Amino acid sequence: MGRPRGFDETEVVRAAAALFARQAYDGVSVDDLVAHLGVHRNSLYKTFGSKRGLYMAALRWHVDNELLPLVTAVGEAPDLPGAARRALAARDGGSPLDLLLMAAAERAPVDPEVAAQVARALNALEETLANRLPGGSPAPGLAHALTSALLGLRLRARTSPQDAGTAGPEPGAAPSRTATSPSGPDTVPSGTGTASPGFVDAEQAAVVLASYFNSTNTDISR
Amino acid sequence: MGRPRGFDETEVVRAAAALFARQAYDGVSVDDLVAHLGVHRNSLYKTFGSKRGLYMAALRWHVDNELLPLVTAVGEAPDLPGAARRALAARDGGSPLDLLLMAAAERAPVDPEVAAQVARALNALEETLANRLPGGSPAPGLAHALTSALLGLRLRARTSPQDAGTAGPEPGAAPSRTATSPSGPDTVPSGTGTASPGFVDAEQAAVVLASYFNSTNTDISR
DNA sequence: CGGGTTTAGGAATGTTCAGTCAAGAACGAT
DNA sequence: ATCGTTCTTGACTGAACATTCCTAAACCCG
Repeated sequence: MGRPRGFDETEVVRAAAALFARQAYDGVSVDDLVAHLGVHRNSLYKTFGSKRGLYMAALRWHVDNELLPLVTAVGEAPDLPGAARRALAARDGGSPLDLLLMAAAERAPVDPEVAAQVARALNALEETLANRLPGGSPAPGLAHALTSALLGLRLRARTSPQDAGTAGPEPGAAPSRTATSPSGPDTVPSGTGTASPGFVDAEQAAVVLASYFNSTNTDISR
Repeated sequence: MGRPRGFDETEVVRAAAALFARQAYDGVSVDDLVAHLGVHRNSLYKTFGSKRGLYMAALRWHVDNELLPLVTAVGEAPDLPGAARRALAARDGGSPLDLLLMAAAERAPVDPEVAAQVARALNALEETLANRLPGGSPAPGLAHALTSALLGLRLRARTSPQDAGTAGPEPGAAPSRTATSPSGPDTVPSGTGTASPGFVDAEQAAVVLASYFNSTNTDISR
């Protein structure tokens, strides 16, 4: 009974997750959501209650349908470096870790429900990594450290200008504004890109790190 | 000539950095800054030009006067685990890494100048760690991975409810609102705290990880 | 003491934000 | 067909936001 939905709820949640992953919670306005999701304001509020409601739905969905499957794939990797590579795999300049990353940095400290979802995903990954470590469970903190390392590597990969994931080269084409240092309504200059002295790929760094703890010895140790 | 400043610019920058470290850029309003810094609106705008101007000043100051000295201290640690411990040391529930963390997650992807400062700090830390690794420079990605691991460990430490750094226990005393799931102006429930199955301290995990790469062998290897 | 200059203070600006309202449109059931 | 229910639509609301204006105060120099 009643008029049928004009949108696919799962599709909306997935698109919202993508937006929140790229721009964080505070970086996405309800207007942005309305514009990119093709759903009008009231439908969002009727369905999810609030911006935070949609965010939580997106986060939960992402943990259940992206992150936990990823963790499973990580657990089924042939060796630890392979597991690391799977964990950091990125398509279209985005990684499944991105939403988790932003949630952990921005929302978890002030929102216990977000913290719970973040913990759920991270603990699953940590447990899976612990099982792939040499001789059962060596030191209790090691899996924790490796999990955090993956997170940190993805964080650092996102740090470069634009978004630019692990994807191919993107020629520097910024919108280029004509703002001088102070004054003017809060804009951001365009140039000033800085590359690392010896550029290191996140995936490759993770593989190097993982190879030190591999039971199936993938020899990279000098 | 002219009326003298009623505030210490360095003090203001330091306080602003602390605020931005705890609540991120978008989480701090100019009103918040005015309230916590004891400086009035116009003085902030006269001195720093914009909210972003103040943020950049705070970030630069923090890199120069907190992070780079920390990197030096890390470089002078007796061994690699000691270096890791110094890097993650936290006082008053806050770490010098916090501002860097938030900058990297929230601002660096959309603000090249922020990205440059983040890169400056991270590259310094990475270089310092590389010099403490066994046999000169083993694999190029290892220092990169360890740097990212420290970042990720701090990120994860911040994830728990409240802010709570490495500081002592804080009984769960949240304001407790009476909001039900949807509706009501976008509030956040209070309960729902989730601890890790086997709780691991960030510092201790970093030490475990670092001990695997120590030249001065601090034996913790299973 | 009186110009010149710089800061302080408080009130205002226009914009953007999350969230709401009231009317209409599309369906199942009767 | 008509009723009740559910979804859609676009305009609307009040609060919060970053930024600016204007007037008064405090200082240095002559």
